[in-house]
Amino acid sequence: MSTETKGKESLNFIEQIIEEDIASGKHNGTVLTRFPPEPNGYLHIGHAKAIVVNFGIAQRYGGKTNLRFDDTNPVTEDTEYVESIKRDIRWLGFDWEDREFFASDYFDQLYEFGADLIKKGLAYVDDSSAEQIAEMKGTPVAPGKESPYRSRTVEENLSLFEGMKNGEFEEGSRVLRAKGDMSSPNMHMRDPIMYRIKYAHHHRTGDKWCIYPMYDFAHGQSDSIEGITHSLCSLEFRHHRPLYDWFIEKLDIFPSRQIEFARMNVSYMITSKRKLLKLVKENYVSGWDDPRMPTIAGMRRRGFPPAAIRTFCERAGVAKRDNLIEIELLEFCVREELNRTCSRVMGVLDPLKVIITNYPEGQEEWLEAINNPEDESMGSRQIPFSGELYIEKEDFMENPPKKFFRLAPGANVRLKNAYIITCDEVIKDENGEITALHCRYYPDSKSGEDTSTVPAKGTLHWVSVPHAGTAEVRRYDRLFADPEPDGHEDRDFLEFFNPGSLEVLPKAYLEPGLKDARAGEQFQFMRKGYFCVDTDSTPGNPVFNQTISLKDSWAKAQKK
RNA sequence: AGACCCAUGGUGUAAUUGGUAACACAGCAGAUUUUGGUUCUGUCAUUCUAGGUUCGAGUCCUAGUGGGUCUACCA
Repeated sequence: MSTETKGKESLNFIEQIIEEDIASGKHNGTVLTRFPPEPNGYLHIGHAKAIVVNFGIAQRYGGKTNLRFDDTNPVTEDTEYVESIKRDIRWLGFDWEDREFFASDYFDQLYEFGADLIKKGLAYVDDSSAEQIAEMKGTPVAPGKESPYRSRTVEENLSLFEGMKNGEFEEGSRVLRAKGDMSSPNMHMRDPIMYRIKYAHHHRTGDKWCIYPMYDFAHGQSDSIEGITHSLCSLEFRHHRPLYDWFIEKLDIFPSRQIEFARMNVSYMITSKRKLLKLVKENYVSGWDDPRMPTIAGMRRRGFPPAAIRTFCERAGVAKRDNLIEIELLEFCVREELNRTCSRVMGVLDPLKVIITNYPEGQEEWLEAINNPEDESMGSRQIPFSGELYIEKEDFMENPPKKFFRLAPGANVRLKNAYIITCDEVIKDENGEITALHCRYYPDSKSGEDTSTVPAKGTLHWVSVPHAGTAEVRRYDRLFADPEPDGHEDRDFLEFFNPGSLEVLPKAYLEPGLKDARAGEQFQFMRKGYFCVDTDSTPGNPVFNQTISLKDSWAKAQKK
């Protein structure tokens, strides 16, 4: 991984804060951030951004990043997700070393914190129902009312809180609340709930607890316990910050600081957990790792390199305003990475047979092909040529438009790494469908030693019929037809589902070397795009995913 | 309705903290090319509006407008 030195030019606002802190000697110049996923779902592109920001910023300032699972709600969380989350973070290229924590590790400490606040007269047990509490809460424009249980004595609160812990009360019958300010314009300061009773099995603490802390009484305290210096989160937690600070101040513990930044939105993608789940549950996609999904697992299977995702998140930047990053930037980063790293190979997705009429019957020859013109060190390989080839159906037109410089009756083209050919005859079946092309080749036009002087404007990819291997190829388009599928109040996001987002080509023809390709391997199919071997591949039946097409300025020009 | 946050090209992020708008993507035009790929060049902005402070404002102040967030025993 490249260590991106930020230099002096252009710091984002978080980096500015950190540099000021370092300059002033705060925390002795230490930087410790954290990535705090809740283990109740799969990571997606939005999490990737949070990961890159948290790990990236710490790295930049010689700091570290903790991984902490925010597992304070046992009814929604599960260990199953812990493993997938860890795998995804590692795959993205980040390492939390031995700093793997769980908010549940702190349940004992958190309970003590709760008791401490009671003793300080800053927390009380409330017997009100959820409905009553909601009603007493007031609204943003109307102050709330204080609970009738607010004035209990410290002793009573302490014993009630202990009773809650010991399972003496029914679920939902009591909560522990902080004594905030029921008339605060900030709803989160109106006696926020710290603990609730839940008789639920926790994925780590089992049945030890029947009371669980709320986010506001777990997250900041966990940060503080770990000595997190900069707790980076998304904008919607802005209103929680006064509470975050209040608990730390009243508890008199390590002063972690919360800093909010805008989460990243990407056009044509959704990141709502609920909506993603719906796509899976209702079989719009094949699973959480469907290559069309914006999940890390999906992007991995699609063939997006982790480095490309990292660069993408970095280029998207960090700020406080709402944003919608164009998916084209992600695509650019993916192509940029793949262009550098992928071997070029030839594969014909939609075949049209070409017979070289003047090529000696039964002859074959092996031609040299450069693996990657961007990287000489990747070397070259030999590919077979014969008198019977496949070319791409779209590379031939019987009545071509003006600037078409592919194959047409009487036209010449260069076959990549091979010879120049001229199309002499179009063979059709009884329905008038083109079944083959009869072409002539120029023996002295061989790539690298061309003395023919035959003019050829275009270059086509091809595959030798007798040597070709076959594969299933899956091509993907955007999952949604709208740049902001969940941005319409009046339309459901599913209305924008793109039914053409998956196209399966059962039989594509590939150069023979691809027979041994292993799952995960990536290639550029010349003139088509980047492809990776899917995990659905079986011996002898490879499956390729199209990660992304090559830019196609000809196709673009045709649309106009 | 209240409180809080935000406002710079089509998109996103910058602007040495008050000194005359930069970078990337996208678009458009062109050059190179045995991938219509890559690469290269050129081109694309009344900094939301109106006032004010200042020699000087994208940066500061005031008002307005627009967008977002907040009223879960979720995180």
